[in-house]
Amino acid sequence: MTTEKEGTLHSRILADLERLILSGDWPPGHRLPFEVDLAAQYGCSRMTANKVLTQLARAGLIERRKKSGSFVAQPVAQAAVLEIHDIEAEVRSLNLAYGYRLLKRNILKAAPADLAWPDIAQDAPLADILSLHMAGSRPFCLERRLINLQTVPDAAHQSFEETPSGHWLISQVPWSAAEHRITAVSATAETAELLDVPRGTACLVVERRTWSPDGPVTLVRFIYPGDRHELVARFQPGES
Amino acid sequence: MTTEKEGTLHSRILADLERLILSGDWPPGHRLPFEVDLAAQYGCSRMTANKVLTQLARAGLIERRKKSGSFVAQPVAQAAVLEIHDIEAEVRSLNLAYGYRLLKRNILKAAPADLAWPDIAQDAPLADILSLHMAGSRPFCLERRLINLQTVPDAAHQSFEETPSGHWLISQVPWSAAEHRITAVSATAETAELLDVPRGTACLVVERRTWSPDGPVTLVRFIYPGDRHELVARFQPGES
DNA sequence: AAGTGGTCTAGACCACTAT
DNA sequence: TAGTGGTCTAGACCACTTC
Repeated sequence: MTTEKEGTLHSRILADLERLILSGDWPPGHRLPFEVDLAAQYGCSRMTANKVLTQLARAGLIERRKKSGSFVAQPVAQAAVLEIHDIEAEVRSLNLAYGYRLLKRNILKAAPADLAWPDIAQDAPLADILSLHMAGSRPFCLERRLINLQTVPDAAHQSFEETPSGHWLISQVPWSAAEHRITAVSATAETAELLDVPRGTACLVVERRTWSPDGPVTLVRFIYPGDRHELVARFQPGES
Repeated sequence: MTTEKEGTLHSRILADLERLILSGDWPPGHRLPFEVDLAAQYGCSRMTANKVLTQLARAGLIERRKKSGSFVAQPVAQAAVLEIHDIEAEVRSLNLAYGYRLLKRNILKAAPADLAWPDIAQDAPLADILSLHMAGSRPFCLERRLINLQTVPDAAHQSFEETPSGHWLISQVPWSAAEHRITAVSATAETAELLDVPRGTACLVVERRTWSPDGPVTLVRFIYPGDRHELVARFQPGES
């Protein structure tokens, strides 16, 4: 119970619980204290405890079940912004077979020249992974990923030959903040060859940076053939 | 006071107020009843009224000011998904002069062959507007817009020679739902000429469909040179 | 059947700010 | 300085769900 002195009571409780969840101390599936117990712990009324838990539930961090209690939810961070990026699920939703191929994997002692990552030091140790996601027999998406080994040291010992690094990462780093950058580029010769499209084809580039409470985690760049992909984001005001 | 019988008390009040705001009956800037008055109107406690107004504020539909009251907010629907699309603000934020040029404007009696709009009937009357947004002396973004004249009949009498249709629309249709589609294409000959880029340049295409409570409002397609534009979306779990 | 979350109340005190 | 939103309480009843 850290209970700093800033802010309102329920925002302090909220911050405490968020930290416990985001840090992984309370992993997905962990049961939170009941409302009455939480109220007793913090010496507040049940209404205040309820407000905190309701807010956590609305933010998607916990799931509440009557008679059972409140539980830390499974991480689905990026889905909330753009409903993409579980590439396997995306491919399968098109009724195509999903395939994964590791193309390259290096351990670097400094940031590569061709992919800037402003969040971390120039000499930070990194894993550098290039892989290809397939839909049926056709290339679907080219993935280039840097992983910060200071934040996720175990990544150095993973080969990523069978498991996409994204899947492995999400099991390691339970929750995170993310930022997406979306732009369009013409396929370079190398990209075109790997994606099996004509050189110069317009491609959609999605770059995502991810943070955990411990620091920057990963920078990943997805390149999709523009004619084979579309991002969709919906918005309804007032749904909160 | 519609006060249907479904759901909880505060969700009924919420639905009432949402309808008044989304329909435009309470336009942006309109002052809502004070918490005490709202509580009296619905015969509930102030806590319940507060919960409703707090929720509306968090959803961005209203803005609350101490001592003054609560006011319907300016519509900023699309900003909540991707922080773009007030192109003028975007250009000015780059410290460039903003310019606008109307290229074409037609009234159609049916959907055009080259731009599908699945939400509306094939023979719906439409305004079809092509315009160019400039940053300094260079083209910044090409805009092609269809407006549903059944939902927004006044658009038929607007020339859009001086005012971008987006600005005018937002003043007419107070709130809306939106859906974005983002993809990449190679510039066609016509697009390349208008944007002053080489033919075949990778371009970022953002297509937005907008609805009001009365029905589909507009379909707009923005085409940006890929090297001159980038979409950014941030996400922090737990911020609600 | 018991325990949990969901909701609501009537009242209170405080902080901020527009007047 | 008075009015408004922001927050909190102690208690209550209900509905649902698992035990």
